[in-house]
Amino acid sequence: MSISPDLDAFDRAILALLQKDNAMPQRTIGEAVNLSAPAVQRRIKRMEETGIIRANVALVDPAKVGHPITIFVEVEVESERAELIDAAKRGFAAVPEVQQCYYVTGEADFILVVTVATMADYEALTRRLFFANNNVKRFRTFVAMDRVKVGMEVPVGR
Amino acid sequence: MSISPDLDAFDRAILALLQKDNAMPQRTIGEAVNLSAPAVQRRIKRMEETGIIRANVALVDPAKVGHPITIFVEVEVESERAELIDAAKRGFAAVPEVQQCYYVTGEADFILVVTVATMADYEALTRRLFFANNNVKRFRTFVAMDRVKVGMEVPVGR
DNA sequence: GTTCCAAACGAAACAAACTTGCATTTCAAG
DNA sequence: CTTGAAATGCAAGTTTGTTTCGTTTGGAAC
Repeated sequence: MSISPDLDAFDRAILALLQKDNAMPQRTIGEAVNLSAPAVQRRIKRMEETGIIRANVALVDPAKVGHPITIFVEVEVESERAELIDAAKRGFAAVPEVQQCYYVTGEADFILVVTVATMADYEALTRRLFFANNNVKRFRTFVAMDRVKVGMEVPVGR
Repeated sequence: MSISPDLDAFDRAILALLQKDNAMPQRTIGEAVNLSAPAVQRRIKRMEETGIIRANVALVDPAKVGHPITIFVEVEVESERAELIDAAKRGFAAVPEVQQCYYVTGEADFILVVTVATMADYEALTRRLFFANNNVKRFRTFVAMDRVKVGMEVPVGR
């Protein structure tokens, strides 16, 4: 990846705020971190250009848009041949219900975070994604009873 | 939670856009969904008030702010007594490095997503969080080699 | 079918926020 | 002490967000 010019205390303070609320006016941010609004704006722009800020998005409550069920899936594959792994990555990533997908070490090869409306939908998904895939050896399902903490926030403290 | 007035096609279209980029001007959104800017603005405000939109945040690249390692942890507890579970939830949620925490059914009780700078940091974290906690029976670690798909996006299509 | 009401809409005026230009400051290197 | 690159703050200019207001739409009651 591109080199990341190291962040100073201002950048980190700004990032900490933006990760909680990126609708906050730059003037307000400026007051919070002791900088003028244009200075804040230039720093944000730079961090967006360098990819430190990957995106600006709205977080929606899954339950309120008809996806009350969150499920973790550990997937174990038959073969770890590179092209098969890549195919699996692309296949998982292409599914909207697969919110997150990680290729991991340990007793599983992939871990997926899935969001669905009903268990019937999940069952249908497993059929499409796992049973219909020769390279999937087995998978284990964990249904979330409580989403204790969710988000994508990364600590930036010093 | 509060009842969610069902969303129409406009709301869903707006949500789909905002989940990808909430910095997009309301005028542009309006053109995309065939609505005036004020109409878009009113719908967004309503969805924020009803909690459909939980937050507006910036997504930062963990690697570029010094947290190149993402780890999944399955935690199994000794006792599932309600107050102990609640204590565990609060304990995990309070840790900045614990980016996500779910209370789940299945062969584990909790699944955590952890982000750290080094494996030494993770080792220190396990000591604080698991070994020092009498109620943690065992835990299993999965280190992410590839963050194939990340985010909090929820499908809103119809 | 008509009336009525509530909800949502768009156009335009208005307010707030973002963005740019520019002179100044800062700070490290020479 | 001087210099130059980088960052800053102020103020003007531009874009975007927000409110107002009159109109339209879609039902429900009659």
